[in-house]
Amino acid sequence: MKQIRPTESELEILGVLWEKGPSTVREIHEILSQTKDAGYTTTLKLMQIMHEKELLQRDTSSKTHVYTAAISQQKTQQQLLDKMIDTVFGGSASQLVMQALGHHQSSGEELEKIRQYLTTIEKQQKENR
Amino acid sequence: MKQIRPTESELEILGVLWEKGPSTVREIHEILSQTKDAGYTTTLKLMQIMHEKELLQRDTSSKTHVYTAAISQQKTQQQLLDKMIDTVFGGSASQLVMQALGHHQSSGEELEKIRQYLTTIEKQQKENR
DNA sequence: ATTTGTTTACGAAGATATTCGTACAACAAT
DNA sequence: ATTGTTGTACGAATATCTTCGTAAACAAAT
Repeated sequence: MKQIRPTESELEILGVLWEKGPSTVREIHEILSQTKDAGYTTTLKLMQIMHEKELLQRDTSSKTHVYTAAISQQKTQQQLLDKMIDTVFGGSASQLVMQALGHHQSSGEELEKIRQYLTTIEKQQKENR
Repeated sequence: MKQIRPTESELEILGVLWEKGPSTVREIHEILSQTKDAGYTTTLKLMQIMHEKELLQRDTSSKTHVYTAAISQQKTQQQLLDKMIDTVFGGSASQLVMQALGHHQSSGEELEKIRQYLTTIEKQQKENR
């Protein structure tokens, strides 16, 4: 499998694209500059490089180019999770799960969803025995 | 709170130290070289730098220095998780949890632990109402 | 047509991370 | 004492990431 390793800044840009869908450099930059402090051309350059690396696709049909994430959020999540579990959580996914649940406020609704999900997994495990 | 930002290589070293406890450069290097391809002095240099950054402590009383992680696994986990949830999972911890559970084989025992943990959290939420 | 504002392209500087060669110190075995 | 082994210190090369200045293309407004 092809290992993708977006940098920190690249992840921020991907995050916006995943949430808002296809966007221009300006739109991305507007959002990023709310929490971060970088010039417009910095964002532009980053996105151009990401396009070279094939992390982003772009539509150049009009003067103002429109960028799209070229890697899925799911796949990226999985890959980063795997690495994190491996190096930081000593290989234990459930360790990570508990740490995540402990610190972040999750609504009762969300907790219920997770509980159901656990049941599904357990059922699967029994079937595959 | 002081933000700690170990690099990728630094995390690998920390990972070993967390698991095995205080270790020499050679011991770390032996383990890392199983999965990675770097010279001994590279590992040494990295650990020296980490010591300067105060990511590691070291005991220089004998010729062969012994290194210890100076930041806790817990705290590091939390910090990396927070950032990851924020940028990659659109702020949803439970999204991360389900993704983690879905792909990693967790034993029934571990799943049971998580279930209990859910109960604990739900109880806490009720009390704090 | 000229000015003004917005955009891309490009190059290069600055910052940070990674890698390793070389020198030198400590020590053990001969 | 000499030799071989193992360790640390240090500097420098390389790679990678981040930042931004400047120029050129283009369109809209005057």
